[in-house]
Amino acid sequence: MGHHCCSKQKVKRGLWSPEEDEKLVKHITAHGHGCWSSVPKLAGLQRCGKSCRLRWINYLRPDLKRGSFTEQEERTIIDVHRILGNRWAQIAKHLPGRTDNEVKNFWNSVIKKKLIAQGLDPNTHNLLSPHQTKAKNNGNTISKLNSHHDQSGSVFTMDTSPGNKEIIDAKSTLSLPSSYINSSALNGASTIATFEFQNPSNLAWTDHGTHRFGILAENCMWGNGFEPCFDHAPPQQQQQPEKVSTDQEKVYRVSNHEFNGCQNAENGFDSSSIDFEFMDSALVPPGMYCNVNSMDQLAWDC
DNA sequence: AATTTTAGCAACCGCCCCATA
DNA sequence: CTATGGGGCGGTTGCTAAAAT
Repeated sequence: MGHHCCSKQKVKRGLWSPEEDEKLVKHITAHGHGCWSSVPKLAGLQRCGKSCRLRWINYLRPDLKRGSFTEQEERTIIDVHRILGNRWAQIAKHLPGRTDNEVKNFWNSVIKKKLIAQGLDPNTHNLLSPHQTKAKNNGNTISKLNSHHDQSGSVFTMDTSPGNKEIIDAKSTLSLPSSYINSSALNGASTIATFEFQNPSNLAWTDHGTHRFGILAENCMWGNGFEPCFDHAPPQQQQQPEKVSTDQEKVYRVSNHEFNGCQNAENGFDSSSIDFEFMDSALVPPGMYCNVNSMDQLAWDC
């Protein structure tokens, strides 16, 4: 029923007619949407504001891509989903011109089946086993990391081969795989590179200059003995990165200045992972490296 | 050709978060 | 402090077109 009591006969629901679409488009292009709840009245529509918003965002907006998903987009969805889970709106941000609803539908109707056909659990991206003991991961770093290690998928969109993982000794330097650096795959979208590490005591990274990139850390126990710190940067660049997320998500973005440094304050845990999220392929720094100072080993999943 | 089944997708529902009062 | 309402999100529904019988 209509949401609010007495507006019985006013509110239309269901599919939108071309006439309704036209009214909504005309109104929004002329006046913007402003407050959605007042849009239907102003646009002469017998709809609720939410319905108008949804129609605009998912279908009428001019910047939508439309058409079927490309291989590249599919790969990106799988990669990001592996890290973020069913956070469709977050995932859609990696796919310009696509909506969360579209991504969700594509996942449910296509990708899920493909993963299952490949013997992968679409929720965890791990191999399906007959005896799925898997209790839900209670936000515990270790179990997620371990599953990461045992069943890797590519986090780089160009490389779909099952994880060839390198274990790097302490005090070494990593470079991004050239397939990643040179790919045109990103094309304005962002992507995620994952660093996994065990027994970290001091991890530092830099982008070698002024390139812009961000960090996304999932299940990384930052704030619990491992906090990003940027005080190794030159003085004029010591500002803290903008924190753009909720506490549990730990997303930091740094724009246009060099930074480095990430130390764990105490001991506390023995493994974790950090994901670097590149916001724009044009700005992926070719010289980016990850410096491992005193860490037992570091696994690069690519 | 007619009917049933399935698949895909647009839209809805309820919940949550946040701003404002 | 609580109340209210808008916007955003994820899960789900239900309609339609395509595929199967």
